[in-house]
Amino acid sequence: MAHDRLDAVKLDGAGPIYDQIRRSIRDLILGGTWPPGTSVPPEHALMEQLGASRMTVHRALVQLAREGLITRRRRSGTVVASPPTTHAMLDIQRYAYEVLARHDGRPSPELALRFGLKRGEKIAHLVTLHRADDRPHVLEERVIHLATVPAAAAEDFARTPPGDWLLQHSLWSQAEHAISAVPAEPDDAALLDIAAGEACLLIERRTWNQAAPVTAVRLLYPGNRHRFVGRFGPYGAV
Amino acid sequence: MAHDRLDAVKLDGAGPIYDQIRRSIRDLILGGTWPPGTSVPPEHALMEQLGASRMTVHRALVQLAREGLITRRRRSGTVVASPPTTHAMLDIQRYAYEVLARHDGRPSPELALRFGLKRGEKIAHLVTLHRADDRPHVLEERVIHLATVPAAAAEDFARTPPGDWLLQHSLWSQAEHAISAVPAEPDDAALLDIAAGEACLLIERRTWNQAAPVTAVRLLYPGNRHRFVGRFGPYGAV
DNA sequence: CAGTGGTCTAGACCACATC
DNA sequence: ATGTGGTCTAGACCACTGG
Repeated sequence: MAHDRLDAVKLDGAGPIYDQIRRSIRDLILGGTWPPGTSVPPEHALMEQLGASRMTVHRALVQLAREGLITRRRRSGTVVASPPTTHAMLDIQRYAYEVLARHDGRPSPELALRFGLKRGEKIAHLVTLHRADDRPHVLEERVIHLATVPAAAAEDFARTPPGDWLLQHSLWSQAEHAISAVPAEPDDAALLDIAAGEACLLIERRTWNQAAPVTAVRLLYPGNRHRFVGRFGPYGAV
Repeated sequence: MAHDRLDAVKLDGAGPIYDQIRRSIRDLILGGTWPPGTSVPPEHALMEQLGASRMTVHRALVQLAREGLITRRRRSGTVVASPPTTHAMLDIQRYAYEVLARHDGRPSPELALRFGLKRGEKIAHLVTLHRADDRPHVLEERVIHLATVPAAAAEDFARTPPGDWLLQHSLWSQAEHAISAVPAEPDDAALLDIAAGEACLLIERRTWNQAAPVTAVRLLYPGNRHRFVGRFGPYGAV
């Protein structure tokens, strides 16, 4: 009920009040206490609960909205946002994917090296191939940290690709991306239906929730069929 | 003098007051009226000049600081920020570069196609090679729009690479990046000292100031020697 | 010390969307 | 009609830091 949600927001005395409010609500969202769609108490309620002025509460909520964690509308109020839709499959007519390999357990030394894992850690290791319009689209090799996402152990990913599934069933607060160009290894080339050594775009992404590692993935896009486009303002900012 | 700078900030009646102030100052910076290092009038002066409350002025300045256009420090005040340093040459011991080709004038049809230029437009077309630690580092092909940056016609780029020069001598408000992996063309491969067909990372960037095109560049990084790393928060935001 | 920005309050009016 | 967020004011106190 709403009273529970109001009580859940707390000040910890560290730093400015607006930032204490922002962090408190952010943690409730990233910690899963407030899943997407949960309605956030209105400003006047938070104001009374916390003994802060409305401008201060407003400031915290505006910042959370700018970070994409909540969406706000007049009259209908503030709700926890849903993660963004994963695929921009605008041009794709047919989409299919299959799990090529899966192994759960402790990582082998070379796997640990490739994904920066600790030795004893329990992980799920998946290799999946995504097809679009009947052509290989991307080869995905992924590690899921089972200590952070235990539910992944019971999921076979037969219907939902691991990336989509993780968006639904886990939370993340930070990610690191690396982009490079690599020649296709013979095995990978065969799967992607290209010549060995052909130029591929490799995107490596690692995500964490707070300090806990969630997943690490290597996405290999064949040839120069793919372009990734971004728009920016001056000095790299929006 | 300070009085001039204060008079230059104006309200246009469109939208919230804080946004009018923000856009007015932003335009003074991006238009070159306030070059980097210019001191921005303090909040109380803007407040009196514009008849706005301090919170409203503050809000505009905070947003400009978040966008990286100004830097603010207590006591010493607010100044227009300098563009970020161009190279992260932390690991690079020796850096060198040379201009391989240059041609000014109207673009050929295929050049117009490659860089998305209009036919009659006057441009400078440059090919330069950058070396780091005595190895080819990146091959740069660039077009500079002389209508937007006329001073580029008189610059030979013998000492300063065009990217650095443009940061000093032009302004931009928006950029579009595209990243892809491509095999090296034979000519490019020879210049980069790699085998033809080897995987290269291609970064294409086009920049504008307001609506005017400034420059377009294709940066070809050899092999998989390079990685581009970025960190992000949830949902792509900071 | 004094000037600057950083934060905060207790109000107020308005715009907007749903009820 | 009413509840919600969006904006704005006129003050206030504080933190920091350069003269």
